[in-house]
Amino acid sequence: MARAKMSPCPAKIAPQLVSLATSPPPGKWLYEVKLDGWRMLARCDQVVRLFTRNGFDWTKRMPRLAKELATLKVDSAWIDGEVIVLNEEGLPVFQPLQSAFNTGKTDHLIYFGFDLLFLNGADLRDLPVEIRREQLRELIENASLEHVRFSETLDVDPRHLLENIRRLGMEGIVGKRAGSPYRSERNGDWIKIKIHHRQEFVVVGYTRAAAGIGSLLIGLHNDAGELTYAGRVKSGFDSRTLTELRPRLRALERPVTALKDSPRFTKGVDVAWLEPVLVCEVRYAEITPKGNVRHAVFQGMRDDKPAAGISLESSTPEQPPEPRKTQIRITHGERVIDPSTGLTKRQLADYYARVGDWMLPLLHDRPVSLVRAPDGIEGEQFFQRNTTGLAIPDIETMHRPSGKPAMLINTSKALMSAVQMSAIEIHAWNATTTDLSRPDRFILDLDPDPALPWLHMIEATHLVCVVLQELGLVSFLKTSGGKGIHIVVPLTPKDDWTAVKTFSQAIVKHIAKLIPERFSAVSGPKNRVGRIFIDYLRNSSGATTVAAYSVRARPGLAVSMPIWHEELSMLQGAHVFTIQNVFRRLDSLIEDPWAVLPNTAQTITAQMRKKLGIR
DNA sequence: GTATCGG
DNA sequence: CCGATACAACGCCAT
DNA sequence: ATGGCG
Ligand SMILES: [Mn+2]
Ligand SMILES: [Mn+2]
Repeated sequence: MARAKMSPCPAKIAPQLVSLATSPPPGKWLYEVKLDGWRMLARCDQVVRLFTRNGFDWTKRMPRLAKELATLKVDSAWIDGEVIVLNEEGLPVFQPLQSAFNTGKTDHLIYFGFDLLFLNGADLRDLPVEIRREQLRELIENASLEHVRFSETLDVDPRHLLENIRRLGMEGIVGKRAGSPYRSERNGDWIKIKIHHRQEFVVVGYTRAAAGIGSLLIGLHNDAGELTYAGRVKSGFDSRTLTELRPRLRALERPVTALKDSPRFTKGVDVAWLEPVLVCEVRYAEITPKGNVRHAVFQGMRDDKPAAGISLESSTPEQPPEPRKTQIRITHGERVIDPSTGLTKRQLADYYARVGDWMLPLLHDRPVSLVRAPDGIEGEQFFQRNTTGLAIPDIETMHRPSGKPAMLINTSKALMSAVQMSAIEIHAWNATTTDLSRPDRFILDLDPDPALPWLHMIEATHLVCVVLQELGLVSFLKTSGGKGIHIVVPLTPKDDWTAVKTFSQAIVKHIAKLIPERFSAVSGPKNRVGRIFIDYLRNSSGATTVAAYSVRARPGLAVSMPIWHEELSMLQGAHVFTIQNVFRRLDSLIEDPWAVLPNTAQTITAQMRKKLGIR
């Protein structure tokens, strides 16, 4: 067995990550309750520091926890755990955790430690997880702190694990492979097993019962686009839902099933088939090999979702293939394009060649415009949105609603061609060629009076994000590369440009009314003196906003950089990432701040509009 | 930065 | 052949 | 109708 090594406590440690599993794997595993909170690593030596899973220092946001941890009887230690909020029943709840950080009221947070990486100068990471956890348990139990607890190993028979957990009302479990060391990576030694899965299904029929509706029959589209049977949902309905649903289903009845594979029912079951247009959300325990849900519970109708796109959500999204890079000859590489720094066209080309892996997925099938500067950023610049005239190698053209030919940059070759053609900035649409009339995101572009202190921008961004969050919208952030911040809200394409712009404007009006001394909802420079104009006009058809990872054609060659919400408060400005320092950041990022943006399924709902008082 | 035109 | 020259957006909003 | 804006 490995012995602990004596070594100095590292300043930072990246967390070990969990893999998703569908059932308990063979072999010996230690199981704990899956805590639905925020991962947090604590370094305790002279002072206590709390770090998020992405390595940001959040000590200041949890002073109470830091203070308690400081009373641990250790010279030094690194603890891995999860910060959560418990409700009255002692169960973890996620929503109140978010609002705790938003309001700064974090004194009631509980820190559940589950691993000990260093103790008093000894590196425990090569020791078996059982040993590390035993030491942590002793440490925490001896201290008996009010808000710091140990995440106990579950004492249950693995064969009955899932049922037991389900009975306890937990959302899932985390397993650690017995004997495994601690590694700052995702290596399969840590797994999570979710008890419940949730996703949307197409309503393809129902069974009639005394109450009108006995159960819903649901289906999914397979890879070939065919609608296949996915089982019956018998529980989770309240009487109001049933009353509302009955006439809707009645109106959609059809004599034969729309399913490719019609299931057989035992005699006496009265089945009514439906046009496959309604979508409902269902929680379920598992999907059988035949593709039927088990323990399905109705969660509600999803009237905002079109039935056509509903298929099984994969637990392991497939990896995109390596982009093949074709070389484009860059001429005049020695030419200085930014006299303020001496940066050359070669350095710009190197940047775009290297950032392509991050940038190109976000540009895929999205019409773009270019800011070109043949004589450098101090020379004359022009904006190009069409491909009229000369072709740029590998840049595809496609016809937009107006009939004009728009440009697409889908490959590294196309990107490098643009650079050779003296492009510096790349701006993108808020829709893709899949449907150019339905935006797949909207952007709130925070434009400050240039004289405003940066702190105002941080506070403003945070406030807008809280408003979005309260509406139920997930947002993503990037620096503009100039003075402001861009807030990106991904959408499942549904509403048209007018509807999305009107909605984004309603958000801006709401905020400007809330805090008129900080925000303006009206464009024009004199409307934002001393304030921030939240520019919703980027959400018109044909409008573009500078793309993530685009360089800006201004002194310093700053880059528009995706950031985490959690690093906003420590950000020093919107221009701090430049082509000179950007890879120090990207290479050291544990995870892409926008990793889940493409998987974010959300639409503007009637409820959101109601909250904003429109339509 | 490139394509085309006229001297 | 080579140097000169043309060309590379456009819609929305405030006033 | 015009100018600013991105
Ligand atoms: Mn801006
Ligand atoms: Mn703007």
